[in-house]
Amino acid sequence: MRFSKAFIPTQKETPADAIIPSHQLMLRAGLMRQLTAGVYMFLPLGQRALLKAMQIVREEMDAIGGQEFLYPALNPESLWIQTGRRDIPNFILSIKERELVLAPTHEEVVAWLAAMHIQSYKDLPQIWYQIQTKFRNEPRPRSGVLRGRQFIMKDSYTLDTSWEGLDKGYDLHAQAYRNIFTRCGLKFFEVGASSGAMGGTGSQEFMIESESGEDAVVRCKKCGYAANLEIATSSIPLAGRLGASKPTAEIHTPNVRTIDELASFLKADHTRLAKSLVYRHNGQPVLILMVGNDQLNESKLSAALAGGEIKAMDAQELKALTGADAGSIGPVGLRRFRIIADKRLESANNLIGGANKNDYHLGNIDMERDVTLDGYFDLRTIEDGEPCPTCSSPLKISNAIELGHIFKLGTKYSESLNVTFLDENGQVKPVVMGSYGIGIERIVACAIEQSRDEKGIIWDKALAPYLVHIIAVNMNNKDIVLASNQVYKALTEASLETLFDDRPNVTAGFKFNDADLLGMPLQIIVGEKGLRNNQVEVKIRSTNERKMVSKEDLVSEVRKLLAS
RNA sequence: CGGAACGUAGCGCAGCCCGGUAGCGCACUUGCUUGGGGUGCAAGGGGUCGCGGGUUCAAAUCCCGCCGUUCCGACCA
Repeated sequence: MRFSKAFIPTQKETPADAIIPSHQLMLRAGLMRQLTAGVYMFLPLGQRALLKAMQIVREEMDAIGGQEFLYPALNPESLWIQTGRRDIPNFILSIKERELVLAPTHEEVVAWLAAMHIQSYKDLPQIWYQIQTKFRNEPRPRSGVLRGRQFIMKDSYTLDTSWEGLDKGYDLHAQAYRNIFTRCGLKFFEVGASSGAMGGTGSQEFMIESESGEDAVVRCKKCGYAANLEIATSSIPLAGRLGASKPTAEIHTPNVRTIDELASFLKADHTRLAKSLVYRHNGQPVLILMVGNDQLNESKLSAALAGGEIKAMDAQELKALTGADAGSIGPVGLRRFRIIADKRLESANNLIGGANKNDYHLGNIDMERDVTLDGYFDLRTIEDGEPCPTCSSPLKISNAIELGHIFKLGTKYSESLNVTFLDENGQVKPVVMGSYGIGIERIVACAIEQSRDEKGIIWDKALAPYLVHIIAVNMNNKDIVLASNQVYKALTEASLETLFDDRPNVTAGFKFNDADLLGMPLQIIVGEKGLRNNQVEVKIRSTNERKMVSKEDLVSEVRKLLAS
């Protein structure tokens, strides 16, 4: 491609709305432009990178026996009502004029198709995938392409006769994903994850570590334990039983509101304090007991309550319901509340909690004796440095970007959409499904997050829009024009994707800076100095290494450098 | 959905407090210049000051409403 004829709107200045490096560089290098919040258009350079990512994904999906489909983005609303996902908050965007919705993912459509055509165990297993635009009603798009209202996703679905079959399809995907991200040049890791609104029994995420990430992940350096903070656990000690249980007693605690105030007022250890949090689950009041200052993890709470709508109760509502303020609520003698507790409180005694009476706390609470409990659940958010649940080494929490997510769905969708087959014995059984996603734009954005410098992008050759970037230093010099055109012709004929900066009246420095910003793996600088010896200069973007190469040897030298 | 900020030329911003000529840098056009790290000089083009209403002789500027965008939080398949 000749730069003089190309649409590559580079910008020297950083757009004010872009905060994270990949977003800034994708705009500055002319890869994309924002149309409206969470919606981007890809320009030719960006589109080339996306296509490369898609091609890698496609090859690896085909390699595990995947068959490529193209499902419709427009779906009948009724399909989503059937699975109960129409009303998930902030999920679906809909069409005003018809009873249609824009698909946020395609389990429903896949299940619909399978219900129609999968009849027998002989039709299974299947791996169906597509690369398609998804739409979601993101309340808050951000970080450029990392969280948009419209994005391209590779989504695949396995259909199996059994859970063992699902495990196989799941493992195939995990390996395919490792291949994909490795080929894209990404430094990634895997974590156990929450399956959230997708439902199902197990899931893993493929992440890259990044300050810009909106997920928090927990990892153990020593044993390799890795989990999303949403589900991560630690082997922090239980509160446990401390001596013999004493009779409960009210303690006057004037103006004590927070756990820290309570701890210092009573000179008590945090592990003896039972914090009460109040929520509504599907409208019903729930009291949640936590140790001291442990933070409630709402993902875990949602899992413990088996889904449904969860909302923290506000102070007014609480007062109306119990007659006490938030700092004084406790588990003993509280009516109309379902009570659950964090596992750390299991069988604990001699605890101090709210007395359901302002300015009073209740001492010597025994979980076994005094609390009518619906069960203990893991509900706390772990903190940096806590002991690993498997090897007790200190855990480390960091931010990460989710590139891919794989789910064992099971029969959730096949049951609600009646996807069944006849097994060897003529028995009707539900198809066992898995669902697997990769964000295509995220691959590109993560590649840039991981590989860049103060000058611009440093593309891996796997995703680079072009492999080679020729800079004709001075288009007023006939020798340079001639030589650079020869070089461009030779590389193009050798099927090496080449961008040729042939812009007249653009100074050398300007071209160098644009080339560094665009970040193609190799730059070939055609200038007077080299031509005197019939040579051109090859610069490796990633290392800034330069070498003079004769025009005759250039194609083979470029091939060699790209192969290494 | 809570909190905050911003909206003036393609981009980055000043002007607004204290009402009266719309400005700077980059980019763009033309000419000359330069030609190995965003050359220099000169002359130009480009704006319903987000939209609507109000106050006023007069509104980018003051007031009200709306819309949009971003950031923090909530949410996030």
